[in-house]
Amino acid sequence: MTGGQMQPAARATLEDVARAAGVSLATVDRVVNRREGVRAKTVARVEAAVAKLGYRIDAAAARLARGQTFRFAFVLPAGTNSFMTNLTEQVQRTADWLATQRAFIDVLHVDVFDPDVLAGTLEELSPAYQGVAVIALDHPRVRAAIDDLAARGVAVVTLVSDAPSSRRLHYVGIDNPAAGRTAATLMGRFLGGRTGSVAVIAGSLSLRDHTERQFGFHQILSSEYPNVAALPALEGRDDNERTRLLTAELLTRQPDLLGIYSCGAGNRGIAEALEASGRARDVVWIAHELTQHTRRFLVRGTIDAIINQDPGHEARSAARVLLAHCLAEPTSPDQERIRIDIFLRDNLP
Amino acid sequence: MTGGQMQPAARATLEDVARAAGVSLATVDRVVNRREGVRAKTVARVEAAVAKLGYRIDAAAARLARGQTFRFAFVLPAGTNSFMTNLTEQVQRTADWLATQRAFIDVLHVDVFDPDVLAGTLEELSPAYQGVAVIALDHPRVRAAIDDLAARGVAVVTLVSDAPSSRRLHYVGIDNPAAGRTAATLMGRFLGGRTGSVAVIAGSLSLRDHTERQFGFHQILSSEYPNVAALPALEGRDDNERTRLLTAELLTRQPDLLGIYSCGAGNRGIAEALEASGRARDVVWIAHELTQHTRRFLVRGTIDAIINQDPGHEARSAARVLLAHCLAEPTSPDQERIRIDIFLRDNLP
DNA sequence: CTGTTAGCGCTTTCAC
DNA sequence: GTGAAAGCGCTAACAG
Repeated sequence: MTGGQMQPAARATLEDVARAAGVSLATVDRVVNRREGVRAKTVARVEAAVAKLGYRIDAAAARLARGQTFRFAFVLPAGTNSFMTNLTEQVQRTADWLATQRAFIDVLHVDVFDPDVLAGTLEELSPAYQGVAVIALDHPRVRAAIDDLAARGVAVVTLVSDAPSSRRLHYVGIDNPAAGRTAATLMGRFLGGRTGSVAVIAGSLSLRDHTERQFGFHQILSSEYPNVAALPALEGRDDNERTRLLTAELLTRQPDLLGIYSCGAGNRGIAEALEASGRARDVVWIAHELTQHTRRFLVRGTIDAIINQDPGHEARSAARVLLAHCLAEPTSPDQERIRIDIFLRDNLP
Repeated sequence: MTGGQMQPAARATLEDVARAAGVSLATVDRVVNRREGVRAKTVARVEAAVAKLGYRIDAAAARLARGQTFRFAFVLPAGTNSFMTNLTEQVQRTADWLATQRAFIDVLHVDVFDPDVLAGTLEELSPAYQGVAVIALDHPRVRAAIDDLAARGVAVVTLVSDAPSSRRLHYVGIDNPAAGRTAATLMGRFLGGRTGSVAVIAGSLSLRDHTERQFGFHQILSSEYPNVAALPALEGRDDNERTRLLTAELLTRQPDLLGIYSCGAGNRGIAEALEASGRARDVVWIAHELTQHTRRFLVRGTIDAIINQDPGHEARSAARVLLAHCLAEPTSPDQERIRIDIFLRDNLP
């Protein structure tokens, strides 16, 4: 066996470093936390001692001594599709954990699809918040509201839906064009050379994430799978009934329909229409977001694949990024990257 | 907007609870941490105060006061396929973070494929370790060694490869039969009804994860895709050269070969043989683990899909589970579940 | 059974 | 520029 060397079990403390460098606690603290007012020579001496003793800050002690608490606002949609319900629940759980870390989350439910309402909410946010996570809308007023918050020193992360040109600190969510491309590749390959048309059903084409998905989908489908023609996108407004009607009509209108890419919500409507038509097994259907409903459709074989973003991961990531920012601690990009999950019935969690 | 109510920004401390319940700090501590020796009546009084004030323990203060440090051993393979190299690197990074949490990781590199060497290492592990993460082998001696550690009160988690009937605390890794089934569904669907044979190339059939994957693969393929015949599994010993030879021979022997499921390592060998044969674009190839090499093959179109387990997630999860166990803190199963990732070239991280 | 008290390692005034 | 000292909220040892 090629052994790993054992490291000392006891860790060096600030005091050890102070002793080794022949300075006081306070001075070491200044150096370690990069505060000013220390002679360059002293800095060097302390840094040498830090390196020699392998000093690493004790996160628990630092947080305790600082004694600061943080308040974050999570601005989530008032509407209730299953994905958003799951997300809200995960935010709630994250809040339980955060409370343990001296940070507190308030959840504000607003109509995030109305830019004015959303912007208004952000504008009127209590100055007590050091951080905000928001399902954004890429709209001038919303961007301005985010920029105002940022200017006030509030850390803003966008969640699930981004406002790319705003001064948000970070976006917690998937790469939507890539998700669309992923759906297209699955669709193209599952279709295996058959010739016909494929429909795209979005919630609303004024939602950035839906259009981005549709864009990515079309891009790959048209360039790589010339055998299938992508139909112009339909808008179901994320509403089950409306989406059902749209799908039913689509199925009668397009006898050559091979597949459906549903890049928004309203999947229960699609399932109903597909099952009523008797073509559920023939039409390849790819949907977004693993929920209790889409899971059922996937297991049953009505949905062929689900593209997912993990709401639990997103909620935790938003909280971690906000907290790390407030504590001036680093984050690990690797850990915070939200994956584009692909679920088949075989790899369901 | 349906407002979320603001919670008090300042949190209740143990002392607040003590005052409210009319008892001392120590008593509250006993109740909160479920230690014995408190009258039921007092317990009730304290718990009422806790509920009333919404008291939540301050994790930082608790850890600091306990002042205990932990040492964990990570037993990883000495061999160097890309996946294991990545894993080692991620364990290293996790160690940096853990050091901040008063916990220290030593990495021991051993030949984990030799049950006696592995068991020997576990048996002789310094008693200084409170926790061990090990890429296990499902072998009697290894199981016994794990059980001994567990009996000594050492927390053992198996990593990537499990020893299910041992007394390990937890398994950090994917469901391998499910991974095999996932590969089969992708294979079957990508093949789209074509008729021919499909090969399975494993590292070694005495590795539990490889056989489990192969089992899951065969299961779905034979039941759902009668058009393709699965060939008996080949063993490439996770060695590139040997796997290249095996694959080259396979390609000449089986002119009707439609697909390859590579459920172990040695993928560079497969790529070479496939590309040399000129059939790289025709043969559907599904491999495991996203590495610098498999990524290249996927982008290039030689590999059609990669089934992955995230080594970063695995390293962090192992560390979190071990630490939480030592601190008697709860873990979130949701967060610790290792996903079976599917990567196409479109959703690569 | 319950209370008192001395820290844990760091940050933060406030002096020098 | 640098140092001394008072906590942060909790745990654990010891008294009662």
